[in-house]
Amino acid sequence: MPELPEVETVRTVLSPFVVGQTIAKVTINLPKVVANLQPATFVQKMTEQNIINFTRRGKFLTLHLQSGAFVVLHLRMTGTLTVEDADVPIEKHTNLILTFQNGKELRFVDSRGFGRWWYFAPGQTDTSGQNLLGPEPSAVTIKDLQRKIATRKTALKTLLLDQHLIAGIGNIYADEICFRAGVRPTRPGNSLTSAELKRLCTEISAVINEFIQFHHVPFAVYAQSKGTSYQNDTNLRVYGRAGQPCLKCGRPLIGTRIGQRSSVYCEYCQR
DNA sequence: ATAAGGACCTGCTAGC
DNA sequence: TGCTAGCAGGTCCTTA
Repeated sequence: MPELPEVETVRTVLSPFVVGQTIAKVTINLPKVVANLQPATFVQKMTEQNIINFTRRGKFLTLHLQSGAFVVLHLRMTGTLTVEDADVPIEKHTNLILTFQNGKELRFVDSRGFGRWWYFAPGQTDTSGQNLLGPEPSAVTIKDLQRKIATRKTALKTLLLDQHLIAGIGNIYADEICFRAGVRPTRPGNSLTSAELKRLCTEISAVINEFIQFHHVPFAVYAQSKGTSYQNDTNLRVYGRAGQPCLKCGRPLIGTRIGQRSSVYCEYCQR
């Protein structure tokens, strides 16, 4: 259930095993995993292609092929990517496999089946939704927030989760950002003072960058956890801690729902 | 334009 | 022990 820092971990850890590889075989076990082509067409387009780069934008990943074609993928809630030797038994819900000429495989395992892959020919318009994303958290400016948050009466948390406004923030880090900025996630966007917007701007970038660092693990650790080494993060200050003491003031944290999503905040430290 | 709600799915767990 | 309701870190679609 990855947000930007987890997706970035997937990219950095797997890059050395993916970039430079040639695809010998493509296996699709869940046809709808390919969003914009028939499975057979996807297989035909991908076979024999050489991967020259592996990039991330928001929560999307892109495999760039030597031909100029590119493959976009999104892990959604439960998607994971691993690299295994081809003789390692196939796990349940392995929905797509790229087998490389060197005998290794890039495996996409996704129990809920929400994750999607798209293939785009050289120069073809990317319709995955990737080009509708707002700026990366590290690039967000006060001006962005004045324009996109300060003008809206929607709850701050809901705005932070809107990928069109800022790319890559999910349910965990939205709560963490609000806590660090000292602002309740329930606040209407247009109620934030300029001082609060400034703190928010700082923390959007800082929180995401810190968790990218926390999650960076050696390949062996990543592989052992089957691509979920970021789970049960001890650095989280509010997410998953409803009812437990606030780490700043000791008062019990409030658990609630905002826009259908579970949310946690401190009534005292966040105003 | 904006919000609320359902839909897409399987798996885990708390509670009876 | 076994069943079930409820929930899960994402996004898109329909409706009002």
